[in-house]
Amino acid sequence: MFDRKRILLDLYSRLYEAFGPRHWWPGDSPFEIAVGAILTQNTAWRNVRKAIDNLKTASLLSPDALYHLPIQDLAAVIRPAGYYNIKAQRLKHFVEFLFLENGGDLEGLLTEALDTLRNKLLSIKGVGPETADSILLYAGTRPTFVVDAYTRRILFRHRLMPQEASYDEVRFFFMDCLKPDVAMFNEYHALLVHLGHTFCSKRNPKCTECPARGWNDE
DNA sequence: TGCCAGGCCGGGT
DNA sequence: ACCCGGCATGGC
Repeated sequence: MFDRKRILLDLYSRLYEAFGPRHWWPGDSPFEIAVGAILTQNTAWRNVRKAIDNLKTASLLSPDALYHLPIQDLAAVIRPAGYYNIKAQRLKHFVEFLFLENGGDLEGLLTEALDTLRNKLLSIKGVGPETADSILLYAGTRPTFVVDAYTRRILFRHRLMPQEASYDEVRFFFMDCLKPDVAMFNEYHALLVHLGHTFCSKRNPKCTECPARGWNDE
């Protein structure tokens, strides 16, 4: 019998025992976390780190500062994160949304009802489902599950989801099986990313030495 | 050297 | 409703 809930809890235990707490998300404030969520779209975190350091050094890591900064200047500062022209636009869209919606107050906004807030975030051009869920979970400590490329690859390799499953299908798979626990959702996603970085990467298609290996395989 | 990284959008079928 | 090209830097 295919007990999905038990399988997901078992995977979580294995990852936690293997890797320990990940202490996510790296960031000092909700706004920094939200900016990081946009900058890390299809981009290695080490490059995002450089861009965020540049913003901090220039005292630009606030809604007000980014709102008033010319977009060309913003693009230049975040250059190490890649896609810098697109991402400068997306950050502008995000802070314009913050002022339009709640006077530039992200933290206040993050206390609104989860589903309507998620839809509001998704309406921002440049904020898709993963970015929205990352902001909600890691900046807002709200109980939503973040799905990314690693999550899908790991679930596919362990035969838990088909490769072509949609974002919402994978998200629902987790949220339907697990209690809405912010700390656990936080840790679970971070552990999946760590597994994706180490043993379940594209460069290691056989998942050699994977701590979850032989667990739900044939 | 080429491939990959914590996506998303817009235009074409 | 899908499919695909574009976006760009830095590390291995």
